Amino acid sequence: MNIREKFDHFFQNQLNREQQLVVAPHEGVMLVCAGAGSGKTRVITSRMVSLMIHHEVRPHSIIALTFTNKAAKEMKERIARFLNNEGPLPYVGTFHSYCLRVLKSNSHLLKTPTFSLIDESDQEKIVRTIIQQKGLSKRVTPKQVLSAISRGKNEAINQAEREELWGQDLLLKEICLLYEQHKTAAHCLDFDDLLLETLTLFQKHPLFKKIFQDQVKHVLVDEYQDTNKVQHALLKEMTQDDSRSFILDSLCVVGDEDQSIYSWRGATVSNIINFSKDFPQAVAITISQNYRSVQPILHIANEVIKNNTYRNPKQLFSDREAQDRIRILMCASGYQEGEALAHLLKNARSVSSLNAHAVLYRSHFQSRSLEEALIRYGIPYKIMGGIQFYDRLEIKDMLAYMRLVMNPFDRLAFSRVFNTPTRGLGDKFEDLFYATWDFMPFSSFIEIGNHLIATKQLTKIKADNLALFLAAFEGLTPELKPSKVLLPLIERTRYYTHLKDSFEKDEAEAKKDNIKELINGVLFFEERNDSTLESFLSEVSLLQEQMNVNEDTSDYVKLMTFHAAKGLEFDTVILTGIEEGVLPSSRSLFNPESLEEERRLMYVGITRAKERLILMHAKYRYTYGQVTDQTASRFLDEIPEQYRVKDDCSFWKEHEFRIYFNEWFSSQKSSVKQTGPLEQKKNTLNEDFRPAFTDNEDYLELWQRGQRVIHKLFGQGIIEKVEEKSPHIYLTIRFKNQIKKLEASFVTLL
DNA sequence: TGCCAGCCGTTTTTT
DNA sequence: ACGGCTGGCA
Ligand SMILES: Nc1ncnc2c1ncn2[C@@H]1O[C@H](COP(=O)(O)OP(=O)(O)OP(=O)(O)O)[C@@H](O)[C@H]1O
Repeated sequence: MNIREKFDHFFQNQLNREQQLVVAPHEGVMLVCAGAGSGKTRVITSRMVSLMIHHEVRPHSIIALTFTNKAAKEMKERIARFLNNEGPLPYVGTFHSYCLRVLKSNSHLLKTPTFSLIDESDQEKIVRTIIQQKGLSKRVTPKQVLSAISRGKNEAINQAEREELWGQDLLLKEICLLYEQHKTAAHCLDFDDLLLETLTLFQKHPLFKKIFQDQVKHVLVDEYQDTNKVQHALLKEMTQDDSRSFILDSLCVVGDEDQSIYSWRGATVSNIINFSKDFPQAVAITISQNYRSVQPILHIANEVIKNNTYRNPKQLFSDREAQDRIRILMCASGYQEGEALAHLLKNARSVSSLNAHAVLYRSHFQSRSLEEALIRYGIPYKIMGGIQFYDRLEIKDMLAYMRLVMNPFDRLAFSRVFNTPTRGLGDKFEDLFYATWDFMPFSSFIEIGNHLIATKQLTKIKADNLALFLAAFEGLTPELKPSKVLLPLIERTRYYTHLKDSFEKDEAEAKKDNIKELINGVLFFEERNDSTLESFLSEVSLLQEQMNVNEDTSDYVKLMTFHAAKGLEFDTVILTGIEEGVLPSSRSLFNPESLEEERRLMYVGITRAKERLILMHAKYRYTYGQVTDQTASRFLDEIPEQYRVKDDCSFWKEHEFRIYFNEWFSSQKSSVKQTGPLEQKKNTLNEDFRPAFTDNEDYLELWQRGQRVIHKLFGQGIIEKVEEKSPHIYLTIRFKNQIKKLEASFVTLL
């Protein structure tokens, strides 16, 4: 089958009529508003492929915007698979990363053509400095200011709106202004600036806009319910001319108001609800079939979300019948919740892989007790999100050094490292340095440093140490490959020695390992052709998670927040801490709107599950180091009675848990779907070899989950998981006595 | 400038 | 409970 036939086959068999309506056309503005698991993301992916295959649209005329980098990565992999990994792909990324790219390639239009991207801690550092300088520490806290800045930049699209938002709080206004000045002086942009500066580019530079619109003809956006005002304005700029008429070939936006969970970050559902105001020609399409979850799970999700008032009711059905797929467990404590989780997974492991499971929680702190339990029971796990690789002290130090090479005006980076490793340079020195810098704003930190040394403004020791610090940068330029910058810097600053001196042995070792990981990441990055220092720093500043150097092939459970689970799906989902004050969070209890957002979180959590759902809550847990009694979440009561299968496991030990979970997991292993030849094949399989769960993944693949294969040594087995890392395909196969991961060529299909 | 003791806020969620 | 920040002291 060639690519086109393959796609046509997919189009006919794996997309329903509504999806086809959105995927097929070359032109038009389309808005897909549909519930969870209805195949919205599939629409986006297929539409891109359709544009390329059927309408011969060049990849670089298409851009797709996703909510997270991870979603972008998945989408790219999917498209690449459709296209047999041939040829260039369209741009797929987050709004932020797309904007960063635009800004970098149009840097001549910016106030500061080279800039560093600062994270929240850098932002806080600026704000603290301002508060200190102005002696305002008694009147405002950095937190307040940061939240005002963020609101101003997320909920308003221009200065006028911003001023209105801040109201008559002059102090706040002033600090925000100063914040902007500090940032510009350091040649830095924050996350929000990426969007705002790009917006400005469109508004102020007609030529730029024209070039953009000549090139980009098709825009697709996923998760539109969680975009903010700026993103909406940006989308309009990208797709409309000055008289606000749509002038690209197509725009396709998908979303689900019931899954809007980022209003705290400025996201507004009005973007999606009022979409047709700004795009009058938009054709609204809805999909009402859910392909992900079995009926009971979808049903309770629908019932729970019905309790929200600010929504358009919708019909969502699934034709995947099943019984007894939802269980609620009442645990004694947070500790025991961890125990229950560990027992559950221990038992689940004998019928399916850990990869098929996800554990969700409302906030990160809950992961701790769960994690400890998994460690006690030796269950491999991975915490997604949370304290990130690039947030680590030592990594930030290294990045700051690299930032200084790229952007020698980067005061934030300078502040971070001028005394790391310790060089006897402290606050006094910093004040002097910045005072000098303010007088000579066009000088780099090296020039300022040399100036201070030359004019003898420092004691001998300080001057010598400063000279040593500056010498570390000698010969390092932004044009070099990142490793050619990083390695000399580590060496010259004697950073490893510093780690040994300043930390306990284990901690120092761990930090050193992290830096080694960073080096690996850099080297991995350099395997690509456009690997400059600048592109490395850009990539890294938008990426939270560690770069995956070797494809992760092991079997582990994923732990993450409800937020981080958006857009994902798993066979079995375990929702933990379903308690008043946790979900809904204590901060939302007195505000009906926040409460509804919490309910949407619950909805998102439930609808991640394909086959099984476990909800857990505890009678007490430790909060702020104190025991607090907890009551079951109101959202549990919103689950229809007949599906509310509750058990009190407060007194259960290993034995009871085993009986309970064994019984549950062995009851009707898979839901039977009536569609497609593959499903039928699965059902004829020998019972022993039957995979625990069915799956409706990609039809296109030769290797399918659930297929029977034979291996010379291990005998017959069932494919549990297919992973592609071109040009190889790796199969996780359950053989009679073991699970193995093999390259596909080692086995033969039966 | 560097170190330590005690204090304070933390537990929403992320690009 | 605990980590990070502040302010006083060496
Ligand atoms: N027409 C279809 N036939 C069969 N399966 C489908 C179809 N469309 C989508 N699916 C499958 O349904 C599941 C959900 O699809 P997808 O992730 O695209 O939904 P979504 O609407 O983006 O969900 P959510 O909003 O919850 O993130 C996926 O496993 C996908 O492969």
